[in-house]
Amino acid sequence: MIENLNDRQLEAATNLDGPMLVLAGAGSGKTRVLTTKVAYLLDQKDISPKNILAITFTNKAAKEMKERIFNLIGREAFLIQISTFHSFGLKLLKENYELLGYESNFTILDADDSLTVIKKIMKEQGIDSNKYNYRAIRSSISDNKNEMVSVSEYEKFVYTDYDKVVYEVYKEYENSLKRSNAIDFDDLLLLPIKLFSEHKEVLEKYQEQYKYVFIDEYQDTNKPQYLMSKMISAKYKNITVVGDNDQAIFTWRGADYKNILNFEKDYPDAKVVILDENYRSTKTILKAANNVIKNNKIRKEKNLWTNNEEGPLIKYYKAFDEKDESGFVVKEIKKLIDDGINPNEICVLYRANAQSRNVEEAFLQSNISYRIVGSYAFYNRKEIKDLIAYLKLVHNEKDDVSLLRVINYPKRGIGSKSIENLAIESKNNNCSMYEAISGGKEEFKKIIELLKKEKDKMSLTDFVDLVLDKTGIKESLKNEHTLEADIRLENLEEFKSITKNVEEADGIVSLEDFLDELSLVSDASENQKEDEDKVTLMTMHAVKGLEFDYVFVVGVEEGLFPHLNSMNSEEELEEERRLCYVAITRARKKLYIINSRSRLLYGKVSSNVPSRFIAEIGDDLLEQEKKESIFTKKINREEMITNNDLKPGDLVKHEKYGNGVVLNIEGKIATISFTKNGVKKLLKDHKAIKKVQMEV
DNA sequence: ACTGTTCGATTTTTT
DNA sequence: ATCGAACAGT
Repeated sequence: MIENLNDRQLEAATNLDGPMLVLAGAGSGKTRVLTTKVAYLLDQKDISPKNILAITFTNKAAKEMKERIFNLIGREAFLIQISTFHSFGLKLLKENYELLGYESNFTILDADDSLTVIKKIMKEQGIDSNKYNYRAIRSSISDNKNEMVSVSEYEKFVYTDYDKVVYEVYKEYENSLKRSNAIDFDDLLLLPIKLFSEHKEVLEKYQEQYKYVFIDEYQDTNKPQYLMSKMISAKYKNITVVGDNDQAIFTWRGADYKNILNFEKDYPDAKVVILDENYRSTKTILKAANNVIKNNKIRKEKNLWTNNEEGPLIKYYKAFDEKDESGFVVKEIKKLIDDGINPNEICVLYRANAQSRNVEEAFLQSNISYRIVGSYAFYNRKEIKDLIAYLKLVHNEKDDVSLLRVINYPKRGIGSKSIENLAIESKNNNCSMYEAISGGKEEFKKIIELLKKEKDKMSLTDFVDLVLDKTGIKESLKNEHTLEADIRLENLEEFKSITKNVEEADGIVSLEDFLDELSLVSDASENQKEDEDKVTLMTMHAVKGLEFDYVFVVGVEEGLFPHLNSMNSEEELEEERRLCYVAITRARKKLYIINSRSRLLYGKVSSNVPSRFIAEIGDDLLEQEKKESIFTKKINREEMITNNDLKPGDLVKHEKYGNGVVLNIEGKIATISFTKNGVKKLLKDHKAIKKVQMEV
C-alpha cells in the first residue's frame, strides 16, 4: 500500500506516533497520505479501527475518505469514526445528553431556524428591526458562540446600544433553545467542549478510545474545533493535522488559519512534512493558480510544482449577459460530451448560489443532465421545510420553531393573535408552546398526537405519506390548482423517493436518525444516487477538497468575484483570492473562465468589469474565445450595451461623430477623442453615445 | 380575529 | 422569487 508514494508522502504516512503537521499544497496527494497512513497504522499497530478518529470538513469529503480506506482495507473501514466536526459533535451529544441537561429527542436548528427564533425574540422585546437587522444580530450571536464567549461573559463587553441589543437577544435565545430542547449548529461544537471540561472522566474515556486522531483542512478550524482536536488527543498526542494556509476560505465563519501556523508551538516535538509536488493539474493550470496566489501579502511563501504536461491554455470567454454566459458553457460542455468525456468529470463553479439558476436553465433547455450541490437546492423549498417541520414536531413536541411554522399551515384559523397568546402562555408557565396549547387549538394537537402514535407502526416513507395526508398539506395543495402548487406536490413526491432511497440503503430508518441526517447534510444531492453521469454545479466553497478534469468558473467579475461585500478590507480580499486559488486548482486537465459584461442577478441588471484575478492569471496563459456564437449573429451587439457607466479608456460610437475613445469623465461631462472629428466634450449619458466593446 | 392583497425590501460563502 | 409589513375586507 505504500508503494508509489514519493519520499515525503512516505515519511508522512509511515511515522505513526506523535504529533505531525502535513503542509499539503493543492493536489499534492494529501488524501492519499491520510488514507494510506490510516491503513498502515491498522496494519502495523495492535489497535482496532474503532481507535481511530478522522475529521473532515464536509460530508462529501468524509464519504470519499471512507470509500478510499475501504478500497485499501475492506469492511473494517466502516468501523473508523470518519465524519465532520459537526457530526462527531452530534455523536458525542447523543451519547451524553443527560450530563448536559438535554432530553434524548433534542432538535437541531439550522441557520434559518435560528433566524426564526431571533426574529420572534426581537419582536417580543420590541426591538426595531429597521434599526437592528435580524441577520446581523444572528451573526453577532453566532460569532460570540464561535469565539466561545458565553452570555455572562459577553455582558462584560457590552458598550454600545448595539451590544446591548445583542446581549439581550443572545440571553433569551439561549433560554429559548433550552426550553425547546433544541440546539443550534454552533452548539454541536460547543456542547462537547463543555462536556469535556466539566466531566473529565468522559473526556478520558474518549481519549482512550480515539488513540489516533486525524484532522483534515486544519487551516479552516475555528476555536471550538481547535479545542476539540486538542482535548481529545491530549493523552496520547497522536494527532496528525493536514492543511494548506493558501486554501483558508472560512475565516468569515470564525476559522483561524493561525491554528495551522501555531501547530509547531502547540507541539514543539511535532514532525513537519511539506508536500509541494502537485499530481493533479497541468503546468498551465498550476501556473495560473500560483500567479494568482502570489498577490497575497499575508502569506507563507511556497512553491507548488508539477511534472505533469503543459496542457491546453485556459479558455476565457467574455459574455454579453448571463444568457450568453450559460450558452457558452452549454456549447463547450456539449463539445466535451460529444468527444466522449464523462459528465461526471465536468463541473461548473460560481461564487454565489443564486448564480446556479442561470446555468440550470440553460442545461434544462439543452438536455444536459446535472446535479446541484448546495443549500439553495431542494431542502430549502417552502413545502419541504413545512413537511420537515411537522416531522420535527412529531419527534420533539417542544420544538417551538417547527410549531410556529406549521400551526397555521394549512390554514386552520390560528392567526397572529392566537399565536401571540400562546407564546405568552408558554413564557408564563416556562414550558414549550406545544404544552401551552389549549382551547380552539386542540385540533392541531390532536393531529400531532395521532401522528406520534402511528410513527413506529410503519416505514418512514409511509409515515411521510400519512403526515401529508393527516395535516391536510396534500389536500390544500391539490385544491389550489395552480402550476406552482403542482410543482410543490411533485417536490413532496421527490422527498418520498429520498426517504425510500435511504431506507433501501440503510434498511429500516427511524424518524430520529433520518432527521439527524437531514440537519447535518442539508443537501439533497447527498441522498441522491451518485451513479448517474451528470455535470456537477456548485459554489467554490463547496468544491473544496474535490477535483474534476474540466472546470468552468462563471461570473468572474469584479463585484461578484471578488464579491462586493468582500472588498472592505485587504484581509477579505485575500480570502477571495484564496478562494480563486481553490477554484483553479480543482481542475486536472482544462480550465474555463467566463464572465459577463452585464447580468441579471437578484432581480437587478448590473454591469461589471472582468475580475482582477483574470489579469493576475496573465494573458499568456489565456486563450480568449472569439464571439462566434449564434448569439452574435442574431443581435446587433452595440445595441446590447448601455452607456450608463462610461469610464476613461472606454471605446464609444457616436451617431454623428463616429468612433472615439473616452479620455476623461467629470461629473456628467465626458471628454471624448473621436478618430475623425477630434476631441469633444459631451453629456456622458446622451443617447447618441454608445459604448463599444473593446475586443473583436 | 383571521384572510387576502399589495408593496417594498432583500439575497456571499457552510456545517 | 420570497418574506414580511401594512392595510382593507370578511
